[in-house]
This record gives sequence, C-alpha cells and structure tokens, in this order.
Amino acid sequence: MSSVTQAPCALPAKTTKFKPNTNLSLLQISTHLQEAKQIHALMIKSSQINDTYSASRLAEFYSISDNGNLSYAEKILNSVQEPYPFLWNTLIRGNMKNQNPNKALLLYNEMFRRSVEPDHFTFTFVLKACTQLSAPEFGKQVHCHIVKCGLDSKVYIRNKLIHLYAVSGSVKCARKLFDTSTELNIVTWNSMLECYADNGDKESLHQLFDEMPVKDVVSWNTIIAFYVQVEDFKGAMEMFRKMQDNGEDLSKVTLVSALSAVACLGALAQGRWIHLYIDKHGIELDEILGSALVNMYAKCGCVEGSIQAFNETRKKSVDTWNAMISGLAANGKSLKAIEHFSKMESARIRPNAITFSSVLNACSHGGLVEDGSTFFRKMTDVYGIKPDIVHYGCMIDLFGRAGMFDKAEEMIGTMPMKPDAVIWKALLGACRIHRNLELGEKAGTELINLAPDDHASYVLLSNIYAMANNWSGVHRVRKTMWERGIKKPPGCSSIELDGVVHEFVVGDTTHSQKEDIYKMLDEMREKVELSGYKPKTEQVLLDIEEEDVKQSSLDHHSEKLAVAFGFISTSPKTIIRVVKNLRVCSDCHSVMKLLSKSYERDIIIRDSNRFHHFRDGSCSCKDYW
DNA sequence: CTAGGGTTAG
Repeated sequence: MSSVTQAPCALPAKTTKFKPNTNLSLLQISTHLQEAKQIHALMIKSSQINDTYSASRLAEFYSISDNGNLSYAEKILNSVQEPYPFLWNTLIRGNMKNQNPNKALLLYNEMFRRSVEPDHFTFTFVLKACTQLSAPEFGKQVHCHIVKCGLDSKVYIRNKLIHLYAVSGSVKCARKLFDTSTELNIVTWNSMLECYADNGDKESLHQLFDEMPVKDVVSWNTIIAFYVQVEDFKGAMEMFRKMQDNGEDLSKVTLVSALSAVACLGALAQGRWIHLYIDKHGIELDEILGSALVNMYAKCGCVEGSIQAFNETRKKSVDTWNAMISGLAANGKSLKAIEHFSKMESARIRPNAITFSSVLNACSHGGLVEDGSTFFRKMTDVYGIKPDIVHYGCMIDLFGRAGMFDKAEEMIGTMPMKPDAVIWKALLGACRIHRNLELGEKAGTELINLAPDDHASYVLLSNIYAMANNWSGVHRVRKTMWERGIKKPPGCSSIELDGVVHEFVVGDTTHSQKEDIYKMLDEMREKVELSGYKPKTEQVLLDIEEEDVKQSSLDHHSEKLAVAFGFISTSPKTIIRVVKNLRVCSDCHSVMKLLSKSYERDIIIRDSNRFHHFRDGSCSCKDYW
C-alpha cells in the first residue's frame, strides 16, 4: 500500500479543458479512503476538480462515508474559489455526523462571514447543532437569520425549530410556530408532542395526541416514553396496549420503552410476552433492545431469563454487559457477576464507570472484600477511570458490611469529595447489622442533615436508637420528623397475575378477594408458628407513625398480603414474585424463609434495595441487606 | 445532477 498521508492539492488552474470522465462513478459510499484519494489525484490531473459538481461529490464522500476523512473535505472547500452552499452544507453535515456540532457552527459562522447565502438544508443541520449543544441563544439568532432569508415557513426548518424550542423549555415559542404553520405534517405534530412530553405537560400532551388527524409509531412511542419518564408505568402499559388495539406496528423503540415499564413493575409475564413478540416477528436484538431485555428479566428477579436474553444478543455493547453484571449483582449472584466481568474483559469490551459500580456492588453484597479492593485499584490503574462518589459508596458499604469500620471511616476521610447521603446510609446500614451504635448515631445525624426530606433517614436513625434502648432518642427523631412534616409512605407490594398487576398496601382491605386472603394469612401464620416462629416485634415499636402501629400489625405487612394472594391464586410450585416499595422488614424476612420451606414455593421479593430469593428456608441475601 | 426532520439504554 502506498502511503499517501496528505490529500492531494489542487494544481494551479490549468488551461486544459476539463473532460467529464467516469472517475466519479467509481466513488461509492463503501469505497476505501486509499482509492478515493487516487480518484482525487486523477481528478486534479484532469482538472475535473475544478468542476464544482465533481468537487462536491468528492467532498461528500470524504464527509459522509465511514471510510472518509473530514480534513480532506475541508481541503476541497478551501481550494474551491467560490464554494457554493452545497459544499458548505456537506462539511456541516459531515461534522454533525462526526459528533462535532461546535465545528458545524463555526463553519456556519464562516459561511456567514464570507456572505455565502445559506439555503434550507444549511439551517436544518445548524439547528440540529444548536439543539445538541443546548444553545438556545444561538438558536434564536439562527431563527432570525432564517426569517431574513425567507425560509421560516419551510416545514423541515419549522420542525427543527419546534424541536429546539421544546428542548430549551420554550413551550410557548414552540406552540406559536406550530399554530402558525401553513404546511404541517406528522413530524410537526410529533415534535409538538415531544415538546409537551419534555416539559411534563400531561394534559396538553393528551389533548394534542387526541387531536392528531393521523398518528404514527413515533406519536405512540412519544406518549409511552412520557409515561415511563414520569414513572407512571401502568399508564405506559395501558398506552402500549391501546397502540396495539389501534393496529400499529411496534417498533424497537416501542419495545424498549415498554420493557423499561415492565422492568419497573416487575411484571414478568408481560415481559415474556414482549420477548416472544420479538422472536415471532424476527426483530433483531440489537445492543439497545438486548440490554433492555436483559434488564427487564433481571429487574423481575428472573436470572435465567436475563442470561438467556444476554446470550441471544449477538452484538453486545458495554451497556449490555452492564445490564447483565448489575442484574446478577442485585440478584445475589456475586460470583457470577465477577465471572461476567472477566468474560467482558476477554471479549475486549472496555468497562466503564457503571461496570465498576456494578461489580463493586456485587463484591459488597457477597462480602468479597479482597476482590472489591482489587477491582477498585484496577479501575484506575488499568482503565484510568477516576472513581466517583458512587464507587466510594460501594467501598464503604463493602468494608462496613464486613465490620471493618476503621477501613470504612478511613475511606470517608481520604476520598476527594464530601460524603453524601448515600455514603452515610451505607455506613448506617453496616452499623445496624453490627450494632455499632456510636458510629451509627453519628452517621444517622449526618444523614438527616444531608437528606432532611427522606423519610428513610429518620427511620434508620431511630432504629439505631431503639437498638440501644435509647427511647428518648427515638422520640426526639420522631418529633423532628413530625415537625418537618415528613411522612413515611405506606408499604406497598404488588404481584402480577395473568398480566394484571395487583397492588396491596399495609393492612389493605380493598381487594375483592380480601376474605380469602385474610384466611390464607391465618393459615400461613399457623404454619410458621409450627416451625417455631416468634414475631419480631422490635420492628413494630420502631414504626414511626403511632396510628400506623396498630393497623400494621406485622401480619398485615403488604408483602405478606401479596404473597397470600399469590398462594391462593396460583397452582402449587409456581414461583411467587413480589415487588415492594420499601425495604423488607426483618419479621417479614424470616416469615418468608419459613414459608418457602413449608409451602415448597420459591418466593422472590424485590424491595427498594435489592432482591430476596427465598427457597427451602433460606434467602439469597444471606440475611444481609 | 447531489442532502435534510421527530422517538430508544444502566
């Protein structure tokens, strides 16, 4: 291979008349750079380069092809005496493709300085650059320029403008453009929908959605993604169903959104349905859809499904590996998580900061202090990733759980940033397990200062006081909480049956089958008492709200209700999967262990922190959560 | 003669 390191330069203008030849037809998007340069050289020899059309096509290749090279395109731009808009547009487009919106805007400025009249193509690229850079001020100037050029009614430009105003929060400007459009198409409607979605205006979003003369798959995707974003996952799934009722085809984007709603709901049956849909329709599991599927199974506590989806995903990105590793970690499969990290390294996928937080998390849940310390060092030494506060949090959790409090405190003292609520929470959790009351009080107090609105902070600190029989401390925390108007949300658990998600709150009596459920609860209670169970009333005393205490007698904790409902509604041996909004209390935890044995059922509870897989009398978290 | 818009992940 001959080594041409520079783009050939244009020769001084020749007198020979340019002969249109066939060089250009050899130039395809797939052409290699080396061949392109040969064609370039031939074009210079034959003076074909002086033909603006030919020069443009070559510049386009250099800008757009994956085998291209933008600096050569720029050489062409600079060698043409009077570059016309197409050539500028090509360069701007190429820089956008290369993720360099700054350079794109510089070119636009340069074009302006040289008084080259931009056309409507120029503005679509430039507006995209403004949106990507979130530069609404610059965007406004561009808007003025567009009006001056008389191009503001062009539908492509208008749509881009609406999009720009949407992401910069100027809903009124966007709506004005929408209302004054003379030519408006489905993209205009969808851009306006996106505007309301981005700015959290649910009512306007729905109104516009209903007014649409025609909806396409993007319209539906926008509204589903909105529901996911505002964490109304049931709402998202309802729109997902409506979309199908309307006979719309589901795109990859639809499926990704739906999967993320399913994951948050823990609605495994619906997730499996989506997986089947993907298979049946031969939809390719690309790295995004694959990651979403892996994540869904993991969040539903279904490790096997997660691994299967991971294996089915041919092209795995860092995110796919991260979804797998964090899923294994959350489900208590610490060793498997570490094993996947090694596989990832062998597959030559470079781990990122998220990979390390997942693998460190696996180490802390598995009590693997040595491995955790090794990974923590490896992160900077081998991969040059600077640990952020999340990684320090994992390490403090790791040391704390292992009872190595001096190590944990040393880390807090030496880390380069101020400890945040997560750090103190980790330390406090460890103090609770190891009954380190003195340090626990310190951590709890720091925690309340840093997260005064989080009910969990108060509960954790009062737990520590109660452990020390320090009832005046408990009352003091309770009083502060009450004065600040902080309420502990009621415990709430859900279970999915035949695609329907059933929700139970503490002491729930609203379910249509409440009699059967409470009868089942009594039976469960008798069974576990036969196995020598004693209620752990300690936790009842710790309940903050006084009136709560009476009705939330331990038997009626939401997870027990959900499990009772699961028992009476499914056939024997069916795995029971429950999602809970708060952490599982220790009474429920020991009851679930006994139930899993006496009823010979696997019970999987996802609490606000992690998963508990109960089987044959023990839990995957090794009573460590 | 050539080109352009909106939705997706841990």
